[in-house]
Amino acid sequence: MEEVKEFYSVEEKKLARYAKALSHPVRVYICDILSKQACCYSGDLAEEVPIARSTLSQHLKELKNSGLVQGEINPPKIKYCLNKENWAEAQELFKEFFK
Amino acid sequence: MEEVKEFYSVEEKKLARYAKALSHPVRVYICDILSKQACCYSGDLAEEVPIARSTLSQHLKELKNSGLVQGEINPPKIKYCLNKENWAEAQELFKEFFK
DNA sequence: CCTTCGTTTCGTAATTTTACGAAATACGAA
DNA sequence: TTCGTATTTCGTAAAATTACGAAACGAAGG
Repeated sequence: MEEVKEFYSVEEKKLARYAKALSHPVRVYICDILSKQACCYSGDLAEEVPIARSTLSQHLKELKNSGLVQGEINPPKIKYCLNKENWAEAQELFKEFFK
Repeated sequence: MEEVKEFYSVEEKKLARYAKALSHPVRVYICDILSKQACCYSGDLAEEVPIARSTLSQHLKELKNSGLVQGEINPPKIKYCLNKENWAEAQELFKEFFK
């Protein structure tokens, strides 16, 4: 009868997803930058961060998948910015969680 | 000369560690319970949560390693509680991070 | 001492994450 | 069109995570 019944709440799953996106220092670092200054390019990050560009690209992809970050194509560069809506959602989820 | 220089800040690494601890729904769920009611036993959780006891034990271990949760031995049971100090630290880190 | 209870550790397997360099892609400029 | 720049995708490998059941453990009770 497939009566598995969704065990975790939507909020718990969302929080876990956002937490997962922030579970690596380089991704926290990227978000730190994006939350302080408006946006930045993958290449700008690559010059700063001590990892290969392809690896950086993977981390950016994960941040995009989580919803926290979005990329705007601005050829030949790609500008990354916070997704403000989801950022606010994550902020609220963590705030509620910790109180 | 090993001049690798620690790239990420202490805060970034700490936040990533706490985020990692919260990157699985069952661990978020456990913290939710512990933050609402004082403490609880592994067995109490095991009855609720749809995973094997050994797996639950692993998740509790991870939460302990992250510092968010502590276990008090109270034979033959083990009482798990939030570690209030680290919980407050995590709360502050996320608060700063999101603002 | 032997058993039971609550819990963790061990052994193992499947999956995911993290990382890199090479190759591919997309666009603008020469 | 060919070249150079910016970036991602592919192929791959190593390590970590997640999960389970079986076995081990420590304390209390018979």
